[in-house]
Amino acid sequence: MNSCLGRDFYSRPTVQVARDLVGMKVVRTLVKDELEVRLSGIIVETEAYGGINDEASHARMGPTVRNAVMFGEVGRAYVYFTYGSHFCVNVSARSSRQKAGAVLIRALEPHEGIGLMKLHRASEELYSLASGPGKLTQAMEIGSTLNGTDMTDPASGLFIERGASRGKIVSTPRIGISRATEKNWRFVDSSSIYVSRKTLINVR
DNA sequence: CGCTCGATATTCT
DNA sequence: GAATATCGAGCGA
Repeated sequence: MNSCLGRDFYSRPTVQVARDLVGMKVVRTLVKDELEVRLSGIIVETEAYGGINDEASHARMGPTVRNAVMFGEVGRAYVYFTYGSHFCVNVSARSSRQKAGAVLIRALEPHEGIGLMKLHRASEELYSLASGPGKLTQAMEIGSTLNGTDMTDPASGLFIERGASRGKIVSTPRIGISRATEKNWRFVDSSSIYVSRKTLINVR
């Protein structure tokens, strides 16, 4: 049985996909010393980003070389470099009525390959492995070479599987943005200790 | 603990 | 020139 999320899952309104991704499992497969290694974590925090109507989105100015994935086929990885030293990973998702959209993966509860994640992050502390968008890309070895990767294909090395369980999901304003702060498009599993920030403004 | 601030490269104005 | 979907060191309580 293949539990990898397919194109249909991502062909829905971005905000709905963002909410539904909480509790799913991100899987990264790497080959180390000719052996396949599986790194994975349960998604505990996401954010939705839209198109021209979302003032906080990279896609607000229309298609560019950088944000092209947000306008392309859904289910692909949008990886970008920010603040001079960090990568962030999104998966493109939108309904047929939207022109662009993607879901930022903001935090994971480490699951498989924790030893290797500790090496990548140079830390032994479980909480610091993937409790933030820049941290989780470093832990899972996600960089610009994965931009545009098809995340509905397990052979690509980066995909998302159905999870088993999740706690209560709350929505809040998005983190680290200065525009469109009125939109509650951040979704977190309020029962998880692995979210990027513990001070939550509970909404809904 | 919690808060402030500097680093650092790409993109936007 | 300014801003940025961030992180971690350094500080004080």
